[in-house]
Amino acid sequence: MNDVKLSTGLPETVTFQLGTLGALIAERFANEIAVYALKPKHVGLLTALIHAGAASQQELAAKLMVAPSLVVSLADHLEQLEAISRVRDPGDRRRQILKLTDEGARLLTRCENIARTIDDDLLGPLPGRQRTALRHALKALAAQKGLPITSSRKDAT
Amino acid sequence: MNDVKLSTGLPETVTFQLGTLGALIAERFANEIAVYALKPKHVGLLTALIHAGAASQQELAAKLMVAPSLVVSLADHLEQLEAISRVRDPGDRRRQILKLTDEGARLLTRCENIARTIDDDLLGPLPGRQRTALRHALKALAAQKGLPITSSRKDAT
DNA sequence: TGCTAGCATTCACAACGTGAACGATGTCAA
DNA sequence: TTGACATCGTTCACGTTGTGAATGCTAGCA
Repeated sequence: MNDVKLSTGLPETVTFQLGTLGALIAERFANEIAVYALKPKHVGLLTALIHAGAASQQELAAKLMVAPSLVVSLADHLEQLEAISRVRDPGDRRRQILKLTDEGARLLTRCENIARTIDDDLLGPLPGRQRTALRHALKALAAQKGLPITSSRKDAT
Repeated sequence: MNDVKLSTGLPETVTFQLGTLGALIAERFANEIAVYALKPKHVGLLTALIHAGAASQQELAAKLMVAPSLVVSLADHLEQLEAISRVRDPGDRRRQILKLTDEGARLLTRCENIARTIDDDLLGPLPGRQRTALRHALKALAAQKGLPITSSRKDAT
């Protein structure tokens, strides 16, 4: 009853490793972009915008897989930072059209640099072959999953 | 000013992919273990216990990287499920010693099966070479990072 | 015996996100 | 045109998750 033999292999699963590593990295990323008064979800929104060019809040909510009400507060904040502009759609005055500003593009580039630095820190110690293999596999998985524009959060459970 | 050229490569970074995929997987895992009235952190605690054999709540808090007060509620819940036993350390009556019960081991095994299923779903579509490469690379990263016993959370930003 | 430290616990609180309700606008049929 | 209904953005109340400070025991040491 006391000494359990079955050493659960849970930490050996990709599910576990991916979840844990993802959380660790996401936390670090979140900490570093905090300098720009941004949180991961903001970066997600900016990224969605740079790809779409411009979009309504509803469309963004769908892309980010969050409630429309959350997009409101994200957009509020980004507008305050002058990272996006928010104008009524002349064709449908219910819709707010969000657009990346130059400042937004600048911010996004800075976040990208942070991400690349983290990439290097993370992959650096890995042997070259493993590094490229990981890149390819992750890319494939991301593509396969549709890769919602979302940056992942910080907790790790 | 309007058409931005620089297509940010953020989604191309490992940081982004790992964070996003990790969040997606963690969410799925969380949903599936909910059947057993467990959350990822509970699994983290059980996993820590099966490796340590037995531990005080403080030790577990350190391993899980969470506040001791959180361990209290996790342990409360697991105790209610009879997944762990909680007894005062006779040698130091301030400490509560947590131990995995048979039921706890059973639960953990079920969670492990869930994780393996998710692994298969995830890696299945990948070509064989990439699959093993990913496994190796993740294992290396996990080892390098110390792999805290923690299952990752659900948000994805 | 008294002081100080450590452990578990409780409690108030902050952060994050959701879903329901609401007002403004658009659409379509009568 | 008018009226019914849907859609968009916004606000608000709420649930969840986790933290940090305060508290009560218990240990250990002078």
